[in-house]
This record gives sequence, C-alpha cells and structure tokens, in this order.
Amino acid sequence: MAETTTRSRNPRGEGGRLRAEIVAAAVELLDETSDQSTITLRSVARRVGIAAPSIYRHFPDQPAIMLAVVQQAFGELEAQLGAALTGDDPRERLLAICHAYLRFAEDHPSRYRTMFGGVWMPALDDSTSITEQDVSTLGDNCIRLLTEALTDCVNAGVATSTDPHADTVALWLGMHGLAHQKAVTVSFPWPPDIAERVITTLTHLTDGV
Amino acid sequence: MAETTTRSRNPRGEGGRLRAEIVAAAVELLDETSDQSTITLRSVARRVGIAAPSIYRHFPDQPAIMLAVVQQAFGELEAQLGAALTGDDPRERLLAICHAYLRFAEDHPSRYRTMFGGVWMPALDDSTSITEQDVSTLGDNCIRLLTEALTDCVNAGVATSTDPHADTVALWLGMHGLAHQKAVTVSFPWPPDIAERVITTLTHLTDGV
DNA sequence: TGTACATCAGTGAACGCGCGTTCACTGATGTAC
DNA sequence: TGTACATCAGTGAACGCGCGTTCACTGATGTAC
Repeated sequence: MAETTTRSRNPRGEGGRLRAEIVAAAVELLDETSDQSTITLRSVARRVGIAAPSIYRHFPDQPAIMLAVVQQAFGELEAQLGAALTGDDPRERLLAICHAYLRFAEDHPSRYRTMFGGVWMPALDDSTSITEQDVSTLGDNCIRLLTEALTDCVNAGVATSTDPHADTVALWLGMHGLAHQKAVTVSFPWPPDIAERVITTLTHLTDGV
Repeated sequence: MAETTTRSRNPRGEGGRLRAEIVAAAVELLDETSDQSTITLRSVARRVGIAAPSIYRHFPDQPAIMLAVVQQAFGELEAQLGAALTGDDPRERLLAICHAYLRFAEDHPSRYRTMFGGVWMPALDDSTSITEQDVSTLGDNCIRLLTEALTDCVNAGVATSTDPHADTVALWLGMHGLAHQKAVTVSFPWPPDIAERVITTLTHLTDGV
C-alpha cells in the first residue's frame, strides 16, 4: 500500500512524464474502488507518491484530472473497437465491433460508468477549467466506427436499415443500456442470451449466410 | 433561500412527518442541482429548516436518506407506468407504457440518473445501514409491468416475441440507454425519431392494424 | 381538578477528518560566458 | 575548464471549508395518580 521505493525526480525536459503517471494512478484508483468519489486530488497524489501540490504543475484543477482520465478511456475504447474490425465480411465486422464494445464495458466497469455517468462533470459554467466542448466531442469517433460498420452491411445487402445513422444510434443505445446496467448493478437476473438478443434485434441484419 | 417562517414542532404522535419532509427536501435538491454530491445530510437539513442532528431521529445515517429518495422515485415511476395502462388495445397499452417510461426520465433527469446511476450506493459491505436486498429489488415492479404489457401483445397476436421476458429486458435496455443518455448529456445530436425507432424495433410489434 | 413525571421532537456546540488550493521554498541540472 | 546563474520538478506547511456524527441538553405535551 505505502510507497516503499523513493521517487527519483524526472530529468530536465521530462517533467511531462509525471502527467501520465498521474492519469494512470487515477485510472488505477477508479478500477479498484468502483466509487469515483474516492478519486480525489490528494488520493491520486498519494498513489503516485508525490506531494499534493505537485499535481498543479500538470493540471489546472481537480476536474481536469478526471477529464484526462475520461479522454484516455475513450481513446482506449476507440482503439479496441478499431482493433476488432478484422476480416472482410461486413456482417462479421459489425458483430465484432458490437462485442468489442460490450467487452470493454465488462472489462472496465468503473471506467465505463465514469465515461458515461456524467457524474464526474463539474458545474461546467462554474469555476472549472473544463469546457462543454471538451465533453461533447468525447464519443464521436466511437459512434463513427459503429456507423461505418453498419453502413457497410447495408451496402453489402446484409442489413435492412434505411437510415444507417439513426439505426446506429439506436443500436448504440441498446448496447449502452446493457453495458451501463451491467457496470452498475451487483447482480441482475440477466437472460442468458441478452447481449445477442439486443445486438441482433438492433443491427437489422438479415438472416442470410 | 433562507427559511423565513419558523418551523413549529410536530405534535406528539406525528414526529414521523419530518421523515417525509426530509425525503421531499432531498428530492428538491436533487432536481435543482443535477449534481447529487451536493445532497449531503447537512444540505438536506438546511433545506428542511432543521438542525443537522435532527435527521438522526429518522434515518440511521446519510446513505439511508438517499435510499429513501430512490425508493420513493421508483414508487413514482411505477405509479406513472401503471397510470399509463389505459384502454384495451394491447398494442396501445405497450406503446403507452414505453412512452410513460421515457417521459418520467425526461421529466426528472436527476432523479433518473440517481435511480440507475448506482453512484449513490455506498460500499454496501462497509459501515452502512443499506443492504444489498434494499438495492436489488428496486426496479422489479416496473419490469413486471413492462413484461405484462408485452406478453399481452404476444397473446393477442400483435407481437412476435417467442420469449417475452427476455425481450422485455432487451426492450427495457434500449429505453434505459436512451433515457439515461438523455438524462446525462447536455446536448446530443439525436435523430428526431430516436425514441420511436428504439421502441418499435425492440417491441417486435407486427405492422398490422 | 391539580400536579408530578415520563415521553418525545428537536437543538447547539463540538469533534476530527479529508478535501482543494495557496504560498514561499529547495535543490538538482543544464547553460552562458 | 571553471563558475555564476537561470530553469525547472517537486516539496512542506498552512489555510478555510463543509462534511458526518456524538453528546448532553431543552422545553413542550400528554399521562398517571
């Protein structure tokens, strides 16, 4: 628990390293505690092994740390969605990206809850360094990947959507509902095939193959 | 803002009234601030116009207030779902209950977020008066109403589900995803017909009529 | 009818705590001359 | 090559604050005799 090894200070040009360490520590705390109110500026500093004021060299205030955590998490999610897009069959690509989405949420429930819970957000118009722009563009790339996958299916004739963008949003909403509820509840009487059921209904994939 | 009228103490047998006042004040604060971390034992006491320790006559600890708020909110949701079930046409009853669900979330975004956000929950196994039982049974009656509405459609031959319970969960997940995201985000580029799209896809209603 | 007393709703002061943030600082390291 | 100096990463002590909770209490109201 307590840091035994003494931190050696970063060399001259590399002070920025600490920034990454701070974000990593915050993510660690988030994954461990599942209660984001325990991620405070001071608890993060303790985890990194630095004095609390040292954080101000790298973040203007406490909410900025949370924003960095969420931004990194969205980057990770996007990378995992992209990595799932292998092969040429558009149907399989669509199913793969859907499952990758759900897997991310299941692997990192606390992170997922924080990303979409909105609770980490401060007043926004108050005294904070975070702007609405910072927040509203967060998931855009992920939605875009989903839309492309569904559109490819429509173009290949294996999905019947007449409005791929709107249907992508609907598909995402179903997956988000499932992912979020799984991330939040301790136990829930899930039907065994619930993920497949949500996905196959909302993707509008034809039965063909 | 400051309470001008002086509280007169409740008569002998009616001390329990204050309990309802406390919960109502907490709900007020929740609806106003949209940030549930501002609902503290002390802020609730201030809103009611009592001294902070007075709360301990009615709640064992701070999380118990939040549990009472959430329990009352689920009761309200259930009542509104029930009230939406008018008429005899099973298709219309199903659509009505779905829209009532979404309307509740849209009318009370902070309450909805708190009900399903799970963030108000304390450690559960820690030093708190709340048990897992308290939490896990919360939404049961609402799901039950939905299941009945969908099952009636299947029995009437206007929905094609072969597993009404599992399909109800899927339907709820889609609505929950939409309701939650609307409750959380400031702005989002929603397709204009997104609610209809989610509902009609997941209800498996036939096109008939 | 009068009075002593138990009950009960709510209070005021105080506690220890962890928080975010500020301030002036330390001391190592690279750079200019 | 030596030395003065600017830069930079990080520190330690302190601040004021609101929090949840405790404790002994006050004073009105109903009840027993």
